[in-house]
Amino acid sequence: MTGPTTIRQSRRVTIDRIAREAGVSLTTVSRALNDRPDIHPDTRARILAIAQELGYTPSAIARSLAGQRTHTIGLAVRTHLDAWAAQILLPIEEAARDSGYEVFVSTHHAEAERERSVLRTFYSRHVEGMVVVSSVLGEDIPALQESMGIPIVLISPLIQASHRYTVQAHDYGGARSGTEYLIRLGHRRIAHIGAPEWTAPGRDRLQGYRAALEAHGIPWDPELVFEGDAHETGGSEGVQALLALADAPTALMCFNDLTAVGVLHGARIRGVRVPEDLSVVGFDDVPLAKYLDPPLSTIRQDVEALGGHAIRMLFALIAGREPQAPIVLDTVLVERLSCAPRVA
Amino acid sequence: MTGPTTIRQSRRVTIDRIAREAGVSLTTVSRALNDRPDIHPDTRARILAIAQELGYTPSAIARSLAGQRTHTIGLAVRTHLDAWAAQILLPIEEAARDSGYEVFVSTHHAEAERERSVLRTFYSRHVEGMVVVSSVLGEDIPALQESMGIPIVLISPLIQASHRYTVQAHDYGGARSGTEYLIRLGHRRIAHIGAPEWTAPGRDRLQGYRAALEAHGIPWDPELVFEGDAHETGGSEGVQALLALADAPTALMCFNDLTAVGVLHGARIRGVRVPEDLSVVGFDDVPLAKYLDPPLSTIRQDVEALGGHAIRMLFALIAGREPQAPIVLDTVLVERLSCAPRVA
DNA sequence: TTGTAGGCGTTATCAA
DNA sequence: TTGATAACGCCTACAA
Repeated sequence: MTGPTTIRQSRRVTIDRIAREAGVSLTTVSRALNDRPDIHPDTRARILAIAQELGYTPSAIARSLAGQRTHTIGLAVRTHLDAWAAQILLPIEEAARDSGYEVFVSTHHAEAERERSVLRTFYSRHVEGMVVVSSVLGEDIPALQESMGIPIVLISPLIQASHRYTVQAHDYGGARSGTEYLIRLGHRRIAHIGAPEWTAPGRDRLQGYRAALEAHGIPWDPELVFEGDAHETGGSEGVQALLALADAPTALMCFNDLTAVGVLHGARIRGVRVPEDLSVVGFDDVPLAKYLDPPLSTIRQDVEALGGHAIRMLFALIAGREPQAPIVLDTVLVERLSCAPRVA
Repeated sequence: MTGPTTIRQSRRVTIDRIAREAGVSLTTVSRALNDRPDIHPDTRARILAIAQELGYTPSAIARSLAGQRTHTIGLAVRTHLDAWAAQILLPIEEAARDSGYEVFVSTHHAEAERERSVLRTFYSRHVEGMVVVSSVLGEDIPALQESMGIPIVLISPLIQASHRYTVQAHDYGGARSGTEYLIRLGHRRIAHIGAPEWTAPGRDRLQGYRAALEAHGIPWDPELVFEGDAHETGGSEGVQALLALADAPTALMCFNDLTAVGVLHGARIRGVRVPEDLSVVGFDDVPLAKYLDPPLSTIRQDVEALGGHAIRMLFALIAGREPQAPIVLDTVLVERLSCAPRVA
């Protein structure tokens, strides 16, 4: 254990220190450091050696101010609490880092004022672009992008925004295919535990569910739709309410995997077996889905691709290119063991 | 859908634009904006109004360069893939934001070179402090802190470091109390699925497990220790190997909850019931633990407190105060349904 | 191939 | 109470 260290802000090594040591001008040092062609190899080598020896680290701050480019982007997410949200950071950060960008991360908690303030802060930091996951600013986004003159890419906005630069999964299609899977298994009493009605994904997935029923001539029964919270709690409460129905469902299309986790839990509490008595389909395919009991059949959303497309889109915009946009990624049904044919 | 927008980098509004509009000097504008006392209230009001109207947003970059303070910190984590890692971001970001700080987030993937490079990048960005979660730089940390002159706070380092500013859970104590709980339930054949041996938490928890056995006169059997990977895979493989033993264990202390998830899965595959045939204790108490089947008994680690202490420690250091350090947080046993008394 | 000078947007230090 | 003027550390013309 070291004793109470006093961390003293040792003076940074700057280029003019190097210039003095090397007996050249600032410009020359700058040239060497950014390996420009117009400098004598020997001079460069000498300067580099000195810089190395002095432990010089360029000041990104000063560079940003002078060069007008900060090589930073801002990433606003709703929260870090669930697996889906957490996973999205990875591809974005990796890509950013590979391109020499650093990323500011902030949370907006699905509150408009908070999100606005986060974006404003990013702007004050001169980020070159922003990615907002689960944005709640809706139509304000295009205007903000316009007024700040900085590209904004949205991933799965919570509030529908006619913003061009958006990347999202095919919510409607995914929920529809999940529901159709249950129909193929012979189920007719199929329930849905959704996300709050004010969220776009919540509505879209609900629509997908309804469309599947309609397409197969199954009457729509509002009793079978429960508004959850996209978390375990909603799933657990929802399934218990649905199971208490006179004509209880035999299958369940969940808003997401977290909801499904709650459903499995709630079903267990009521002594209902999955999949024997109740078939369950999730949405997302979070890493844990395959380890649940039973392993969860779900609609996979490729989070890595989501993030990858978003960051590529952003970098295209930063480079002044017009990317293909918007992007809607298809989902895929992953069959595991939480669904069974309906027993007549 | 808006048409192909050309995002043009609209010129930023700067203070000298405001100065011109207001017919005052730069200095005066600066004073108004930072509401200093030495300015006439009317002047201030007028300037503020103009700034507002022009949509002025201060340039944090320029401020940083001039004022020597960037109000940023760097946060390096191993990855965002698991719940534990993801959760740690929240308290840190919240606290930072509340103090007017912005945070750079990067991943180091438990690779020393990568971590070093991340910290170096933070340094080049002039962060005022850094938090490293699951650091693998060990003894290099104090030296780095010294040479950069910037405080570094470690959370649960993977490699043991005699760094003063460290916050971690009581790994040894937690694993020991979990194991003792199993002993109290009457178990004698208690296995352990640990993390890789090169990690400090892995070794500490293993020690805790061994200490519990010793204290209760239970002979130590190397056969009962399996080196996992702190993930589901390790748990699943581990439990299957352990269950195949001639004298199989009746209880299992896991390195963490993810491992336990794999254990539950593996046990199911082998048709072994939890807790009837096998008692399982996890570590961490991730949000999902209570929703597992059976709900997982585990050693809770207060992640929020971990992050909270770390960020407070960092801000104290930034403010030039010497914080109480290091900090080791006690864990608490959470009894749920994955453990049962041993049946003779 | 190298150096000089000006500027990036603010804050800080003096004077006035 | 206000205003010049010099940093902050670096980059980019433009000259030499």
